[in-house]
Amino acid sequence: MNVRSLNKNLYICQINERSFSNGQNNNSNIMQVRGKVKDKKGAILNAALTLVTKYGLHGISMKMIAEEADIAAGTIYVHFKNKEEMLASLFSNITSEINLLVEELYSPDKLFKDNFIRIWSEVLKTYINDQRMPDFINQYAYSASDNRSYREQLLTPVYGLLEQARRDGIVKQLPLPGLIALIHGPLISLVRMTRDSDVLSKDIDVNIYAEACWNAISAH
Amino acid sequence: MNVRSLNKNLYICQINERSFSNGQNNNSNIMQVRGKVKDKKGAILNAALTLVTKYGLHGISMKMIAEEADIAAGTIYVHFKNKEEMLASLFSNITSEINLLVEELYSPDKLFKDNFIRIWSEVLKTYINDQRMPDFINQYAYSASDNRSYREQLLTPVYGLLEQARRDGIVKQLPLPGLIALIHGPLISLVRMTRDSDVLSKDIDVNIYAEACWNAISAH
Amino acid sequence: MNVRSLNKNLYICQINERSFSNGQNNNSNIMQVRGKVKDKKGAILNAALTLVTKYGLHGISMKMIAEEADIAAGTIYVHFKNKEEMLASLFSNITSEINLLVEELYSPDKLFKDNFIRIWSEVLKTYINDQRMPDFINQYAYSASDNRSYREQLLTPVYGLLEQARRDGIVKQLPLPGLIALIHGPLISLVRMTRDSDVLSKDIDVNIYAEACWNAISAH
Amino acid sequence: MNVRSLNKNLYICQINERSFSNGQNNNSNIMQVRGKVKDKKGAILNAALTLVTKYGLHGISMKMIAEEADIAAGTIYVHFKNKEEMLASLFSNITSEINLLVEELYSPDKLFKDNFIRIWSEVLKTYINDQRMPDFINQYAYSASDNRSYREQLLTPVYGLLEQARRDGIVKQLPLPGLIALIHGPLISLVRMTRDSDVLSKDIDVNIYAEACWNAISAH
DNA sequence: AATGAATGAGCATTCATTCAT
DNA sequence: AATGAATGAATGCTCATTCAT
Repeated sequence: MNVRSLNKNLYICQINERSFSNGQNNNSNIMQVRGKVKDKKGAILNAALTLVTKYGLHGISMKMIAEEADIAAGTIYVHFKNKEEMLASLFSNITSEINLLVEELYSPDKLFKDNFIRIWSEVLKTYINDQRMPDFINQYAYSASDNRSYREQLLTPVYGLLEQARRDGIVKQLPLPGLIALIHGPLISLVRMTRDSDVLSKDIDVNIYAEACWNAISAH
Repeated sequence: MNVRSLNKNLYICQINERSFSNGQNNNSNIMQVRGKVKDKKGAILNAALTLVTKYGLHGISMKMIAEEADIAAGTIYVHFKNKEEMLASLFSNITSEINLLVEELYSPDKLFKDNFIRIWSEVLKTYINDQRMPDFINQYAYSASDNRSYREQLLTPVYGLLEQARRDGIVKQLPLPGLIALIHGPLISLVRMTRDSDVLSKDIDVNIYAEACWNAISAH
Repeated sequence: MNVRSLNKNLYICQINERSFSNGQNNNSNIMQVRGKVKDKKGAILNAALTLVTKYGLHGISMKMIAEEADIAAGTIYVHFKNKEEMLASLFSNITSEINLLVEELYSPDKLFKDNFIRIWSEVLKTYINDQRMPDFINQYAYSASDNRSYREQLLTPVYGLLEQARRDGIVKQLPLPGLIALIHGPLISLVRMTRDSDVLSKDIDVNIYAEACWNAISAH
Repeated sequence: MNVRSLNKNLYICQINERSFSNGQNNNSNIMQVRGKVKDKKGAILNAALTLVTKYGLHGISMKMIAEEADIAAGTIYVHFKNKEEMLASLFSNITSEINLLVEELYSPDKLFKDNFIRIWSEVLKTYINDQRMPDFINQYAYSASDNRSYREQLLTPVYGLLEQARRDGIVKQLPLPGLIALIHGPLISLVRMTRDSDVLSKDIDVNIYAEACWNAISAH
């Protein structure tokens, strides 16, 4: 599966049901065949994602989400047990999305460095394409001190790849979380920076930052 | 100024008034000369910092802060206009602290790389020593989309240093925010990682990560 | 009509339609002739009765009742106009049941005292046999101050019997409601007490309490 | 202490602080010396008692209570942890009141029967004087199936007296809860009856009912 | 008749803030 | 300066009821 086809599957529900549409295209009509199906669950998650980005995790209420999703407040509780589980579900969808992207981009028959550059670049592009994603990830995963398990959901497949590379002496002999920090930290920061200034405009720039991160973890 | 002398200046208020004591040493006696003065303002900020780390920015109330600081709820409003300004004041204190550290550690007569390694390492050590600092920075600066001005308070003095280095061809020809992302992103990520696992234990490790970040931004 | 035959008529609807089955025998088959008809109305009332006993009148929702009755929430509104009327219907069924019992047990050719002892004892046994009945009666009839009409539905046939006995000088010259209080008050209290402790275990005990109540109202 | 002085102490708080005024006299000025003290806690309990009687335990909301007590909704939570504890506190106050009355009226040097008649009559008068009391007791103690401990708070001192009388062969050899049922059941029922009809009008009537109850439990 | 998603008013409770003391 | 009782708007959530299927 290539990157282009991924866009079609952005934010796939765990049961393969589209839950919320891309930020740029809120009126997805995939679920509205015959003008009947209204994807309320997707609308709720999409509204929550938009509002968390705008007002922060502690700045949104269930009423705000309902209004943004254009449904009644009580409807959220038809689809989710409570606010906490709704946000957990949203986080889960986003991390699944990223993890899926990583898995699909990895080519076992290519050099690790080439894989790294490609995956890192595509994740960055995905983040920049819908900045609500990294924004939500950052706020949710670190909103309280006991969210470690949520943090670990993200980039799980990357752990395996990095471990092999370290064993092969390709990357520095550092603990995996340390290597992840050198990779994912700049990723999140760069997305934030793009909101404030104009750091990345052309595709070529992405590769420069990917190379920079590679320099950080490379054994040589 | 060396690192030791820094401890005396930890958390200095912008108007040079000590607002809250070091995490390890909550009973700072500087404001308690003559055994009379109780630093209520500092106690409030210190309590807020502790609780935000513990329960998240959206998990604390003014009452909780008052209880943690062992004062009455109304007293907070004697010292701060409202919750928002109290948190802004806290953020300001912390960023001032970090910026001051950077300025004091910079030696114009040393190599830029040596300055970088030293400053980056000491900032990381400071963050790890009182993790409430990076924790609060992260939660506060990105809690809503309009906190850009707060984000820019942090690392202001670094901009000047980086700009010179870029002009000298020492670091990559990238926009300053991009370079900052490659430097500060891993910093924040590493601190977070240390809470979950045991990434950094010895001083020597810090230098490895500092070198890794240097590799990321270095022109060569 | 004797007690045994009563079981067949437990919880008869006022329009002579079985609404809910006996607590001990939830799968009454009377309404299920030809294996087709499912007594949803009876299942709803039976579920409501069980849940009111368990969680109190203010502790149950229509959804809980639907779940207990194993039907959809909306189905309740097929059979009842709203919650209020459903509960009124339940109360009506129960009082009809008790009133029917009283009427059937009365033998005009026996001594009033003997009739009293027998009827009082059988009502008590009926209450103890399915404590949900007195429990619901008590909670429903006194849940608000304007339920007087509901209260008066209960023991209506007893009024006639007592009036005659008073005229005959057999019982004390007190207002009928006063005599009812001396009779039905201990009845309800005893049922409650049996839930907390082990007041009544053998049949012989019932007669002792019946005699005690007779002593309370007897003219001598 | 005689009955008259009791009226002054109706609904005494456990810490001897008047919490709510008599139903007939809602504007007690005892706590409003110097026009300063506003007994908000008492006003809340008084409002709750009135409304439970009027609309039933499940018919009142915290907002209704606040409005009846003429305070803000949030104020209730200044004085009580939550609704449950507020109601428990109200029940506790009322049962304390009744238990205190029983203890004060008992004269060890009089015949048990005389004590019984007097105490029973005075409790009935107290109930009739403020019918909100028995109304609330009845609704609260049996609102759910796990309120046994609350039920046992009521009439605790009566248990001791009855036990002695039974040992002396003065009353029937029945379990104490059974004797209580024969005594307290009619009490509650009579109060209810007085609301619907005109059962008791003169003081002399009370004694007739007291004698009737005595006949129910008397050994002879 | 039966369903269950959807509704929105209403609920208990929390909370930032005020103000009389 | 410090207090903490009081406030009332706002919150997360529940629930009786409706209605398209």
